[in-house]
Parts: sequence; structure tokens; C-alpha cells
Amino acid sequence: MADQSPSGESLLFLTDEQLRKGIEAMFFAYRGFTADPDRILEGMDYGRAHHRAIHFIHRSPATTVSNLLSVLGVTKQSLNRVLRTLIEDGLVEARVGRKDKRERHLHLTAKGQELERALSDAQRARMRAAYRAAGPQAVAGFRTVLEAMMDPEMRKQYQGLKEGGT
Amino acid sequence: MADQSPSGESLLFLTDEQLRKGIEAMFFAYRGFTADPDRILEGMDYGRAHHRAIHFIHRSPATTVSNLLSVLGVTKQSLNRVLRTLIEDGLVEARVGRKDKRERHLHLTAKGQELERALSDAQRARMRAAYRAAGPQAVAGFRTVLEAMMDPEMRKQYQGLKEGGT
DNA sequence: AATTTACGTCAGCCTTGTTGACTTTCCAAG
DNA sequence: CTTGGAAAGTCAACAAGGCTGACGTAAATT
Repeated sequence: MADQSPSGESLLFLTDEQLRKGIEAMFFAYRGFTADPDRILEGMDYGRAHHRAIHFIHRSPATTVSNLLSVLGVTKQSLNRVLRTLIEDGLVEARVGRKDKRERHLHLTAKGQELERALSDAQRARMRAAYRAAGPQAVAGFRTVLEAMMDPEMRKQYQGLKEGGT
Repeated sequence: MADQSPSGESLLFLTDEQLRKGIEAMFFAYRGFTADPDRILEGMDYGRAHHRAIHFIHRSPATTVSNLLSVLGVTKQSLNRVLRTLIEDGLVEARVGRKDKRERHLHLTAKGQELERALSDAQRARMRAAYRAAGPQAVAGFRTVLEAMMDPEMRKQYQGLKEGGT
């Protein structure tokens, strides 16, 4: 599945020029990708870091600080700064673990869900437009290439979040 | 071309769940995308901002500061800080324009080309591996979706750089 | 009882972005 | 030839969000 060498000409998609185009596509697309949430967040006291925290708490409720740490790939101190303001502002709730009381299980409050909604609505709108314009086949390819581009550990995070529960 | 509504089920790729997967794929993949150059740059006095400047000077030699400014989407002051160190360190040369002497035309020195080579080799290696694993069709879809995701202005930059010369 | 784990926090630093104000150079239009 | 404005550079101050190092505390584990 990964190694069919058909003729020789179909390897043209591996030229340096094609790779460079892909690199720049990533650069410019990522700017678009973050533009809408950034616009919403500017003015509030929050930034991209808060968005990321909110996103992953939303998608994995009751996640622990450690979990979040490894998903986001930042230091405890960096995350803590963000998390503290979100908790103080009443967007996130940190519940002491029942089984292991050292752990903090993170949840979005109603207010937190509200902001999450606004942010992800904006981001999804752009994504949806792009998906629709490109079509299902292109989308499948898009996901395939991105997944292949991840570090193995990140790929585990990405896939694991699919059905991974608590 | 953009609006063929076949049955109803093929719209499943536009569900919120699919969009969320795409969003997270972008997040995790972008980390991988920047990981290798970042590793090279750490230890040197340079960062991602220097990499970006070097990349676009390499691909559009003799570009002006203004051009670079609009491609990178940062302020003059931000870019200038980066550019100054690159010039001081002899990686970039700023030639006064012949026609318009206010302009500075930017070029990589031999030393600059060397670093550019190291950085883009690393980044291309990952890209190539991902492309090869995914196959040409997936790559086409990848590029299509990314392009659709860009802001119109960025898309112009992206496409314009294809054949756009001096 | 000792150690490890999970979390929080203080302090300080770096990169890279921002705004605002100002200067120099120089093209082009009056 | 003068002047307006564009292009470029620079200084200062600030903020977000990374980082390291050191330390503290509570709870689980050994």
C-alpha cells in the first residue's frame, strides 16, 4: 500500500519544487487556520494558548493536567499560567480526583462552553468552506498527508483521541 | 465544479466530527512540520522567525523589505530585528536598489545559503516521507484543501510566488 | 517511613509579536 | 527646485507565551 512504484513519472510529486509548494501551503494555510479564533480572542485577555487549552478540555472532559500537558507539548508552568486565568474567570473547573486525589480533572463551565462554541464555530466555518470547495476525496488526502507528517507521539495523541475515553 | 450534490450521504465528510478531526490534524501536523528546523535552530541565536525570513529570501531573491513584510505578515519592526541580526551575521546581504535607492534588495550570502540548505533539507525530508507514504492523489488533495483554507490575500501570495519573478 | 507522582507557584529569562514616534533617504509631482 | 509622501531604519516600551530552575504540598506507592 505504501510502496507501489508504477512507472517513473508518477514520482514527479516528490520533486523539491513540489515539496516546497507543500511547505509554503502549510505556512499560509496555518495562518488562515488560526485567523478567525485569533480575531475573537483579541480584545479578551486570552490568546491562542487559551484556545488550545479550551479545545482539548472540551474534547476530552475530565482530562487531567498531566494529560493536557502531553497533548499540548508545553511545560507545566506555561500551561498553569493559562489554566489559572481560565479557572479564575470561571471558564474551567478543576475537580479533585475521586480515586486519586492528586489529580485535577478539568471541565468547561457553561461560560467556558460558550466561548468554546464561539471559537470552534468560527474555525469550523472556515474548515467547512474549504472541505466543501475541495470535495471528499481531497479531504481524505489532506488528512492522510497531515497524519503522515506528525511525529509518532503526536500521531498517537491524534488517533488516540478518536475513541479514547477517560 | 464546486457544487455537485450527489446523494446525501457523501456530505458526511462535512460533519462537525470530521471538521474537528481536520482541525486537530492541522494542529498536530504543524508541530511536526516545524520540529526539524526548530531543532537545528536551537542553540544558534536564531528562531522560527529567522527561518521564515531565510526561506522567503531564498525563494524570491532580490525581494524588497516591503515584499517580505507582506508575505510574512508581521510588522516592519519585528522583521527588522530579525533581518538586522541576519545581516550582521553575514547570512543576508541587503543591496541598495539601482532604480529606487530607498529599496533594499535582499539576498542570501554563501553562508546564508548554507543554513537555508540545512533547514530546508530537514523540512523537506519529513515532507517527502509524508508525501511518499500518502501517495500522489492524497498529496493533490492535501494541497487543494490547504489552498482553500487560506485567506484570499495569502492565496495570492502563495500562487503568485509560483512564477512571479522580480 | 521513604520515595515518587501530580500539581501549583515564584522568579527570571528569551523570542517574537505589537504600537507609537521619529529620522533619513529619495522618487516624483507640482 | 521644492515639497509631499513612500520606503526604510531605529528607539523605546510592552505583552504573550514559550522556557528553566527551585521549591512546596498533598497523596499515592513502595
